Amino acid sequence: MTIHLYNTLTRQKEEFTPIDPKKVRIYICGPTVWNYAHIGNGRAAVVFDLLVRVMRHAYGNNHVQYVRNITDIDDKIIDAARQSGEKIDVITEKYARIYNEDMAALGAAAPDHQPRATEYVPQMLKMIDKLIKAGHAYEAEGHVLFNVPSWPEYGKLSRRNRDDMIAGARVEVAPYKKDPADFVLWKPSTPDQPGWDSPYGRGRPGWHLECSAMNEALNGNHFDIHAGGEDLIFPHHENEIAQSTCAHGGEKYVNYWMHNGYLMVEGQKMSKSLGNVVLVHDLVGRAHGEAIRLALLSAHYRQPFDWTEDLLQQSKRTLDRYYGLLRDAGGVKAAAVGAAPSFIAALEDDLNTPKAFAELAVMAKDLSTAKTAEEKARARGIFLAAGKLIGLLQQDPETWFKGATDDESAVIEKKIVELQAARGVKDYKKADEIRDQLKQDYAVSVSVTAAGITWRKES
RNA sequence: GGCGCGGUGGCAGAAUGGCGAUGUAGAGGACUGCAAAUCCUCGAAUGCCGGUUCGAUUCCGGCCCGUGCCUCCA
Repeated sequence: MTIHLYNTLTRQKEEFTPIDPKKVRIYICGPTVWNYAHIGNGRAAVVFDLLVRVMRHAYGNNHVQYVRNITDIDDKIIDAARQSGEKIDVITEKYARIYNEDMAALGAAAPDHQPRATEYVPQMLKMIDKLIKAGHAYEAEGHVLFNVPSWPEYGKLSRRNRDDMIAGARVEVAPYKKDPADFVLWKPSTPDQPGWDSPYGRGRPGWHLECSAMNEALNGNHFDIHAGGEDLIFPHHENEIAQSTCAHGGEKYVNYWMHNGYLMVEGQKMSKSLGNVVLVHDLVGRAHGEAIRLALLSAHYRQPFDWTEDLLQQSKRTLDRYYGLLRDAGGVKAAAVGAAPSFIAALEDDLNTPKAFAELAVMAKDLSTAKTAEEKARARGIFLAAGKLIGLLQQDPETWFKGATDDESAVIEKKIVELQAARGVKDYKKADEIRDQLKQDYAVSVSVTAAGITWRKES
């Protein structure tokens, strides 16, 4: 059991060594809840859900602490509230709930802790105070800013230096900044904006500070893994490192930084202006969550990849095939065995999901070609154990195929009996009629197998 | 302009200093009343130009193409 992870900090794959194997601590940057999550958010959630599964498999369910936050104070939320006329907490509550539901539909388990930024304002203020006292932050015109030149190590994660950043800056530098690279820890709120009283006047926290404060509270000063989308490398995570390290007297903040790659949609960048933003909420309404999950994991998490309708359909067909195998072997109980070592090894090698799926395909072949009951039971057990680790194939195959209401199912089953009878007397004309009818009326396709007749809902 | 990532069969997508997985699509066959599913067999790929090397898809340099970040977007 050796897990290797690609660490953005060192830009290489490293062997994972936990600080405390009895409590591996992982923090994922969660959503800002002002809108529905898109498929890119879904990718991050699914990928790092898998990371947590792999860690739990290696260190034990109770020895991994998984924290995924909710950002519920942000200027985008304020704008959304202004536009819709809804209250801020109504908006954040609504989208936080939908986010959790949608991610659950993708098989992304709920974190152990889901802290909200607004619950940690006192901790943030305490951290600001520490940073000011340590000479790393200063107050200016109601703002508190982190002074980047006060910490020489700044820029290590994103590998950029101050001069480059200033040279490439597209945004005008605020006049109250001591240094152009300084960033906001606290900013003033107007009376109509949400705010908290503070020694610097009524205001609200800057974006990066919440994660620092919540991690300090839940994961401690120094923890194992911090993960998020690659766009967060700069400035979010860079600034977070600076704040936390400086607030903790130079103590190392995080050992492993992990970032997932971006995705595109049908060959194009996903953007509001192109109108091609794919929302997870819409997808789970019309596709199996498992198929979406499989599609999201079909490419390695650090690779950029293209989200397409074709990919989703192909993923669905793959699961149809796998659930079909499980259904065909339905009479055989799964043997109590673990997932194949090669499968585990693939996932433990920086979450190499394409490799893992290649191994899964081999296991599927073993299952479909197993001869004896004993072989079948073993193959089924291995196959299901792999599915469990990666978060797939745990449903009853009948449920997977027959996504129909009970009433509908009863009618369909009745037709199936008629079909069977017609076939029994070799009345194939009638049999085909019934089959066509089922297809037309219920989108049901019928298969005749040695074991009997099965049907599935096409979707 | 600065920093970064990627270009592998029709498509998706791993790996590797020397036999280039897997899935899907395609061809042929078995099975089947017909289908579907499944099984067996097969063809098919490393962007371009140099360099290092006995040998490069892999390492190095250049080019082309795509894509991302550069103060609050996963």
